[in-house]
Amino acid sequence: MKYCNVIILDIVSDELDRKFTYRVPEKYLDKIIEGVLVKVPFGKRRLLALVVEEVIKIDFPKEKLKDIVGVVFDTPVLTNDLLKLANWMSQYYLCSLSKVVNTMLPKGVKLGINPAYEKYVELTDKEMADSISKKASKQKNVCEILQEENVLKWNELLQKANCTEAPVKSLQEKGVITVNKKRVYREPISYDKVAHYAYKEPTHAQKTVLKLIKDQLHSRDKIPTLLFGVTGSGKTEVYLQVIEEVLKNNKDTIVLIPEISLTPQTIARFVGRFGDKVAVIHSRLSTGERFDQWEKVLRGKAKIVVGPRSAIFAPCKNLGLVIIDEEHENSYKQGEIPRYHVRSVAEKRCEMTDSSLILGSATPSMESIYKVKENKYQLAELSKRATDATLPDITLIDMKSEFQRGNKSIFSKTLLDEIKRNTDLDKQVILFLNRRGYASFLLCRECGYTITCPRCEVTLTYHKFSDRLLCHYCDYTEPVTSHCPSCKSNKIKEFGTGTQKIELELKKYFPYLSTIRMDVDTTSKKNSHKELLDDFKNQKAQVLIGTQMITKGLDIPNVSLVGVITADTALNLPDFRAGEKTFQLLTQVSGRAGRGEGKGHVVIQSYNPSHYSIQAVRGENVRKFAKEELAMRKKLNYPPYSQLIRIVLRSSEENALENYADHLADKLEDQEYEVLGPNPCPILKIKDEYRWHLMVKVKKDKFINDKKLQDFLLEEKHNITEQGIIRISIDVDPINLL
DNA sequence: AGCACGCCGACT
DNA sequence: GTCGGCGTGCTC
Repeated sequence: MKYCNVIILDIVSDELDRKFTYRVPEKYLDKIIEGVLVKVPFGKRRLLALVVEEVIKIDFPKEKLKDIVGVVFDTPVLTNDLLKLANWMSQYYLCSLSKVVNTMLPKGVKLGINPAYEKYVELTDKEMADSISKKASKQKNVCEILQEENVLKWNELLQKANCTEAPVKSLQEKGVITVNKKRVYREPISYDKVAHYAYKEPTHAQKTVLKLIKDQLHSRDKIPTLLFGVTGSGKTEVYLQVIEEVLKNNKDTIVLIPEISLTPQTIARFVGRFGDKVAVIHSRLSTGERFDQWEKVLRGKAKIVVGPRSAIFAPCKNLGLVIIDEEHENSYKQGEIPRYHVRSVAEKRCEMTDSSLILGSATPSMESIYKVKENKYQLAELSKRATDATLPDITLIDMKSEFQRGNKSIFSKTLLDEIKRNTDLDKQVILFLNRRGYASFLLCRECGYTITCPRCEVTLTYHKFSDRLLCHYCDYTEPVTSHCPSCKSNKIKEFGTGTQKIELELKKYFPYLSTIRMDVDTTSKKNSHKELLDDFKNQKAQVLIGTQMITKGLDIPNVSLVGVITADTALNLPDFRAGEKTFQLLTQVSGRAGRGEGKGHVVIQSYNPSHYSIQAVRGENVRKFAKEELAMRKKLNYPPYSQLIRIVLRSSEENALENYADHLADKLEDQEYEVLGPNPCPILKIKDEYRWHLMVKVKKDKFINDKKLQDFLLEEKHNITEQGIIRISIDVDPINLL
């Protein structure tokens, strides 16, 4: 190619977030193709860029075009299908191609090739700093900040001082401060003698499922498989044996797992079966390690990639299979730009590369169940647990009548009895609390005042460990007070049921029981998650109290009782998926009971136990639940029967925000689009910014082809961003509606 | 983002 | 005048 478009990788700034055209010098004619990394002159600098396409018609003064000055890597860093996929994502999720490409490439691609440096600023000449004249106010300010912090990252300093880099550079020239570049070193990954994970002869059910999936592997018109299997039904062994088959055809596999399940045990199964053919990606890897894993795939040395959401972008040259385990997990949707859902992206990549797709879950998403109904997915079912363990008994407790009977405790009588009975038998108990949003907060019993975050207007959570109040949406924190800021009484005390509170309450009834608590506070340290679980597994405590994080992949045979303190919390969220989330969560939690010998028991406490989402948890009745849930979705025309585009508007100026939200909704309605809202977001304020949102509802799968709507939204975004008061973000197929 | 340009206030 | 701080505009 003679001329090509590139996107800049070094920087992500809105203004540079587009394509630039360069001339290809003669000597690179055979080297430069799509997906190649190059060096380009850009202003006075030389930057790393990615060649994305050939340009034939140039809409830029040809004589002003500059030459590409270097080719950085001996091979394209994005395979052909990935580049196509990037273009599709850019269109589908309405974001720039450079944002997509930047998420596709590991950070280390840039750093590994250009050694990794980070700029640090340090105050070195204190005397001179003090002698800076007052008129250089910005410099003075920068010095003051550095007096406090000593060493700061370059961009953090600019942010803190709220200045451009000019004053900092001046200080550097004067020798008041020094700027150090710190090399980021990468560490190799070790496959540390992972024990071989032996082939297991498939059960009858597994054989049936394997046949269905393998037929798809060799079929011409492939459709994805929804592998529906209850917890412990042996899905992993099915995955492993399908991968074996794919390997035989010399094709590559990508296995996607929610980050939280990427535990050493899970990894050990894949590495234990396939050894160094496996590349593993997880959040604990350093940039360098991540780069190494990525390169292993690019060079064809790894045939299997196991990783979270982002692993769907592994540069496999010969993709044959993608597996999405726990496909219903919300973490498969990226919360930032590009706001992609890995299920949709995987479907597209498989379609482009003629690969098979397996979606595994015990509680599939409504999206996937609906596709089975439409015959767009095939259903493969593993109904029985692979081991002989049977499904647990589930008791639903109505907390309203419990309260009416005079039980004001957070534990129902049944749950207390069960805790006693099970621990008396030397069995272990898990107590589950829905989310930390329901942890304790300070409430004045005199006047009802609660302490909220001054920036986000949400209730601050009380953390006993640090004895401070904490905001869960920003990093705001303040000390506890003994007197109510509103009425000055001393009746302001912690209230609510956090994991700590449950632990304390439990001690009142059973002072002799030892407990382990798992939540964000106790697991923030590296490895503490695993350590706590190991302790529990080794029966160092009889009761495990935890939030969400204990629901996944926990397999402890001695647990015979699971208690859910309040099932309602998720149900009450202002979200049309609340029922689905509640059902999935409760089913997952229930699956933790009775994984060894003997029947497990689950006690679910709820203020609304007749709700179908809670009722259907009995017997893990996914079909029953799906029937009711889909009927509701259809009636209200929610996904999967329609497609939503959520538009979030943020501003510190409430009036301007509300006016613009109304204006935008009107404009959309004028064009005959169905609009929900505008409304204030359920979380009205985050980090000093008010938030409003509105939802555009289109016919399912129609947004990608609705150029008119896409252009309108991009145009609006452009115009409103230029004014600088309101910020706008667009989320196609949103999961989070808060 | 980061580079240079150029305006403008302060000081020889 | 002229020096330096710091905002502004541009990058194929």
